Amino acid sequence: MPAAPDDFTQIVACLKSLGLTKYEALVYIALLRVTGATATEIHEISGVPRASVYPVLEQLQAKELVSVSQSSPKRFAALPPEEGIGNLLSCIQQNALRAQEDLSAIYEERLSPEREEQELIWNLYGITAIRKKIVELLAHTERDVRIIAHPQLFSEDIKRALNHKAHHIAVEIITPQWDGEPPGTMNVYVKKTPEIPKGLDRAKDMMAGGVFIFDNRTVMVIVGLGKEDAVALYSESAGFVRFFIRYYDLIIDWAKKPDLK
Amino acid sequence: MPAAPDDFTQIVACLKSLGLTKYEALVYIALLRVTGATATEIHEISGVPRASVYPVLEQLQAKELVSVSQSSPKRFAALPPEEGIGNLLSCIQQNALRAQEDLSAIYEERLSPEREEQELIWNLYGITAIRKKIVELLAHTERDVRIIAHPQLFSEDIKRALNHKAHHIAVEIITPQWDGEPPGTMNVYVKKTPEIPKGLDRAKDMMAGGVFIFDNRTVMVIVGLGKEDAVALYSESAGFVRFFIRYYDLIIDWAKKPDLK
DNA sequence: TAAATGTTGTTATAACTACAACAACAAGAT
DNA sequence: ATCTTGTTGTTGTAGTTATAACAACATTTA
Repeated sequence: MPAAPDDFTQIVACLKSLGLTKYEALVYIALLRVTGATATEIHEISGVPRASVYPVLEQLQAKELVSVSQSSPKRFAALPPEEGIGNLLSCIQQNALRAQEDLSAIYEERLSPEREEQELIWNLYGITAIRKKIVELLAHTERDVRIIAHPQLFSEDIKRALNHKAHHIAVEIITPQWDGEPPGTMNVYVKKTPEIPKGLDRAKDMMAGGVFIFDNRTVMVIVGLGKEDAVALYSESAGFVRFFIRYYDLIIDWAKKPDLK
Repeated sequence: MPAAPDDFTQIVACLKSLGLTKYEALVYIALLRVTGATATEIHEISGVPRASVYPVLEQLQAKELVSVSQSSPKRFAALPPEEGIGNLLSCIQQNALRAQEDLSAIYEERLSPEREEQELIWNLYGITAIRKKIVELLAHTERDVRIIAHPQLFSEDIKRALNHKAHHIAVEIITPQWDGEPPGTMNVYVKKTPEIPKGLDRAKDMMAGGVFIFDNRTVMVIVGLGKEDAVALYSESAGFVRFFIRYYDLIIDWAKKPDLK
């Protein structure tokens, strides 16, 4: 009687991303729970149809996750997960390395059709992708960076890049709160967000994300800081940049005024 | 005109193991070759059907591999491969870690049905799995190890384990050739393979792999050293063990004789 | 013989692949 | 202005492959 689903859905999902199928994952898990088993026992423990167990076990042998006995009926045993998973992962890592090398080569040699890509406004999804882009833009900045942003946005990576850059270029930051070490050579204006300048209704929304101005030339606007629903726009488009510089100037004036309260 | 297949099959295969589909890989590669492109241009560069390009680009955005412009027509650009691939890989690594933790927990708590698994003869496929098993068996050995094996079999891992163990237990090795540092505390008999004892026809075949005897209790026999077609048998079965101990004794007698040539 | 094992098929389902067709839109021509 | 023409983005519909699920049969073991 095929029993005990036991809910390994989480682990199965993880194993799938390592290239296993659902059945392969279930059988492997089942084998880890005992010291050894026949095909039929595996079927009972894992819930995988008995007839499907055989081909699946072949796959797992090929992937070096199980060993087989000579006996009749054959008995199967799982190799320790440290080795099994380690094996799978190192294969993938190897592939990733190869891909990265090959693709980086392609990326460096890429043709630049003489289009004015800089007039475009680009979208970026996902908070990690956004943070990485910020670090990248920061690395190419030559004169100054001006920032209005929610503190959540400043990952360790970004803070490190900022601290590093602050030695060479001007860094100006407006934020409702600054965590961590005192901002050495940077100008950081800490202003509570509740009442940003009058008349700018959408200003508060903006503050939920951030505005980054690099060299007065490239602007990145981030909206939404939820887990993965963050969106960023960035552009070198003149109009786009001008709009946000003006916006920034407005805020900085207000920020520089001494707190009246 | 969709052109230039350009044979990225290798890279595509690598990217597939990172969880991308063929189309996703092709589109990503295509985007890396230019600074930006419209859906139609991507179709032309990559050879992916134009209608398929749109959903594929959505997938890639979700995987944080490309960014999109606001313009009409939309333009797409690839994020640098170091970041893109790095992202994918770190996700997988995270999953692998979680899986390994969960599975190790299961593995430790596994039920031991009181069966005599030790009477079975087990098969193991793949040279890396075999080498790892050897290291594992070595770790649990308490008195002595006796080995007849082809030098190819001794990976760095195994040599290290042997050198380490040699301080506590007796290690005896017969091999036609010994590479690397002189075998400190181990007894190594180097004997050319060509004419092993008389009358044992299959002996030569055996020497193409190896025989490991752990504590006179567990025996592992390896046959075939090809890339991935290596097979090992191991067992604690009394008959199996006795057979190979007798075989070993035969060889060791011959090996200890001074070279007559 | 009966039960369990191992093998071989067939079917279903889902995902990926591939292509055809359509509406919306813009640019240019008459 | 209207009518082409071509492009873009969307939708739908098959073909293909891999996985999933089950049924049936031959073989072994007791």
